[in-house]
Amino acid sequence: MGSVWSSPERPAYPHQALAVVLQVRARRLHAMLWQRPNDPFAGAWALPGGPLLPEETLGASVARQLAAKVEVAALGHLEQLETRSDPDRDPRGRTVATAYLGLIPSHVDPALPEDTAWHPVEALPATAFDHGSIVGSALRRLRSKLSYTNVGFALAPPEFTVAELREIYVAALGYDVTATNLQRVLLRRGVLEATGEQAPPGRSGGRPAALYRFAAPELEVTDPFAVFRPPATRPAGPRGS
Amino acid sequence: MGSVWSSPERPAYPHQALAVVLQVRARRLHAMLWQRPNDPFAGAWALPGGPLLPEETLGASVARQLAAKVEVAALGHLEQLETRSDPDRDPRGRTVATAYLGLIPSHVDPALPEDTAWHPVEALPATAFDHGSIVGSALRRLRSKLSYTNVGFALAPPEFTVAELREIYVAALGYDVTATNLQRVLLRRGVLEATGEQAPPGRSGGRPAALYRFAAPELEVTDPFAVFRPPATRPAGPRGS
DNA sequence: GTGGGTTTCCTACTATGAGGCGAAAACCTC
DNA sequence: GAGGTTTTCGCCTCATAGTAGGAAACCCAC
Repeated sequence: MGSVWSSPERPAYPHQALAVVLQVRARRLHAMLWQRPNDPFAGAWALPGGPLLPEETLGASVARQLAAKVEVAALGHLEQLETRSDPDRDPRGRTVATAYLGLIPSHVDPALPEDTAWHPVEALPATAFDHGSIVGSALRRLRSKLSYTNVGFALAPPEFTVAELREIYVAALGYDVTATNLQRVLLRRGVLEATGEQAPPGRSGGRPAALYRFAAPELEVTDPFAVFRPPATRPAGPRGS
Repeated sequence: MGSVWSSPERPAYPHQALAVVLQVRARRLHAMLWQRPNDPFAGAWALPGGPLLPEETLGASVARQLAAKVEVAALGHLEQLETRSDPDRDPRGRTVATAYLGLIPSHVDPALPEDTAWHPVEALPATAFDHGSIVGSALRRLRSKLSYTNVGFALAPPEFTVAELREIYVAALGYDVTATNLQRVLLRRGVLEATGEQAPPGRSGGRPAALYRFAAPELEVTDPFAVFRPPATRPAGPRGS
């Protein structure tokens, strides 16, 4: 591989796959980072990731790198985010990095290596390379998608009460939402469905909450934008006739 | 560069920057493709692009490659789309490609090289590599963004009538929209503003149309999703108190 | 040149759906 | 029964969409 292909006219670059893994923990959105022991950026916190190997796709590469940190089965969702190519992004030499967004449901607490820890996204420690701004991109992506897709399933446990789901959305979005509206909107869209069961009354002595689940365990675009839609697709026909 | 960095543990790959350049021409959305003279995929049509050079970012690389095809000044918008990394995407050897989405306003007709031509997106010829599906990704991206941003400015001339803008939106979206709604929605959002001038009466003997322009010549997210928004951001407070 | 017809555009009215908010009802624990 | 929590319901407002009427300019016939 690469005799003709990696000629001087075809310069090649080390490529790494990075992952911004997010999870709601204790009512706050956290990102998974590991602390670099060596220069450059010794002591700073970096995104998990590593080199793209010759036979794997970027998606497979991220999954493989993440497997070294957490059980991949814990991942509820993984999607490509963006590719960074600034020649100076790594002081040791040029690299290209493709970042992914990974989400972990709130009910799992995967074991992490010694050097790896969760950090609240609104109070990140000093970050290495351009990883801080990559986390920012991931946040914007997640927050947008929470509104027009069902990504929530990747942050929530398989079954939950509306109050629990609200906590997850509040933490992920960074601002307050009412449980009433959240429930009604997600139900009307068909994103959420009642299981028929009730939550164990336990915690705080109130009316037992009903349990819900996400209708589809895969990413779906709910109804991206109700704008400029043809009447056939959008049943919002004003006139009956 | 790259002695330690491109060790066997740090495999390197040729990286190319591709561009899906779209323009509305004769009421239809077209993509700019060039016909490959040699194998692989001789005769098939491919996206413009080329190798990432050692000192440039991917964004600069796309702009440079496109400069060989069209005047870069013609580009109304350019944004990163996605990165393809399938090891088999190029039969000659592994490459990684980052695709960009470029938009050209409908009023310019840049000169193209001999091997390059515009093709309607709904009837693409045989495409090389994975370029066909990349065009599909670009289409989805454009169509989404037309609804919740002001990208339209990158497809429209600096001044236009509502009827002209409607033609552009219909072509780009692929379905019919009414001029009345388009005008009302874009005006309310503040995306569009009247110039105060009138279009030359010319074409077909009717009342001369008013001219409009996009308020901001840069990409802005209009109001992505009116969902789960805090009342402060979204002035849609029902209760007056 | 004037008047009618035509074409196009603009504006107003109306209908429907969707989200935000508040309060009452239902229910459990203590 | 008191207190707390969850659920459900109704009202309000806003945004989008359809339709119709009127206004403005062009073309053609007389």
